[in-house]
Amino acid sequence: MALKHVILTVLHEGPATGYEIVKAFDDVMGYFWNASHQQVYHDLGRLTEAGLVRFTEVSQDHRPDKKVYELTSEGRDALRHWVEAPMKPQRTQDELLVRLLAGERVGSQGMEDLVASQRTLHEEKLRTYLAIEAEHFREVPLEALPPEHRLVYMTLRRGILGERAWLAWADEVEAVLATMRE
Amino acid sequence: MALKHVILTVLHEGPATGYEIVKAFDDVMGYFWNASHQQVYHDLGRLTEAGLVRFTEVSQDHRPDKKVYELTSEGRDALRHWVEAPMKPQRTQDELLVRLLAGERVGSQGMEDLVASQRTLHEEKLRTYLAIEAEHFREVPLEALPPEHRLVYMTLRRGILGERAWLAWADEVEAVLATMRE
DNA sequence: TATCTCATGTAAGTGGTTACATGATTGC
DNA sequence: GCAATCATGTAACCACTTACATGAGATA
Repeated sequence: MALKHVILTVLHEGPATGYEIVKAFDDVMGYFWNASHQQVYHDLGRLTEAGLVRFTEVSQDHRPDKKVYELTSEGRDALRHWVEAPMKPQRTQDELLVRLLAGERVGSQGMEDLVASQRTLHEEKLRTYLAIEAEHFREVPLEALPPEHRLVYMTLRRGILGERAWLAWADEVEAVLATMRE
Repeated sequence: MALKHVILTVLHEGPATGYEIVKAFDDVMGYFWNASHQQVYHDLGRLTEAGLVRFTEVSQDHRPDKKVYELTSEGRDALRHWVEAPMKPQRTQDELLVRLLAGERVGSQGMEDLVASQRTLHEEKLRTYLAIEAEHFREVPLEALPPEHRLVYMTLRRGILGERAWLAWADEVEAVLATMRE
């Protein structure tokens, strides 16, 4: 249900093509949402059917034709209602934890490697986020940031705090795995 | 793909009914995995077809009949291979962050309430986890814990560290929302 | 008398991934 | 000449949710 609303949120900023929305997932939204281009195009189709967005086809020279989507007033209303609606509990499914338990039970020897490889990924993410923070959000106090950037910054902070917590946990796990090695 | 492996992991401990596996999600695995009973029964069917588990029907007095599932040796092998297989990136989809951005854009007045209600949920979770930790895992040093409980404890620690990070982030968000109120 | 526990499922639908498909233009 | 960017989609499949369905026994 949520991807549709993510798309509506992007389009609330202004008209965009499916291609541009997909890019937004790789750029700004990458650290709290991801979606394949297929799913985005699919949902744009559903949203159009539902009358929440509309598009105008634009033919271009030297480039494929494109469809520029924009919110309808129904889409704007739908987004407004969704924001205020009660949130149902997110599901938690952490595959690494399952692997650790399973690995212990089957007597796997590769659990240190498994954790180490995940650690690398999380360290990279954290480094990226900190670089973005240093470049775009180093203003202190917060009031120095333009209001419309403050919550965007908070989504980045979520990533930073989340990754730090993960890494602190990984330290504990590595210590535990060391006690079990002997 | 992963729920099947979670089920195999549970069954590696010993035979169980679908009902008991579902209960395990409410108890021990609740803080890092959840699944509906329908999905569990469905996947037990698929796993049986695939020859990774088998069941024996047990008829009971004063109780419905039940199917007691156990791992086959193929199932044991499949679990062993899965543990060592490379992990593909998990998807990140944080609905609350989308709501905050959307709420800002549509000019919603209810964002403090939204964050507050989520905070309550996370505080409750943290309290539960800390209670479990105090009751079952207070042994220090870690070597005092039986080896087979140490990684189980680490799954709990993941929950604790994750919830604390979430709450620290919520503090920041509330401060930001306060700057935007004026 | 009402709710909880035990115990298992079907059917319909939502949300998402993976593989496949096309094809011109721009930059190294 | 080769990869990346721009730009859109279909088809098959996988994972999961929600609603519906049944029914006995134990507990308050």
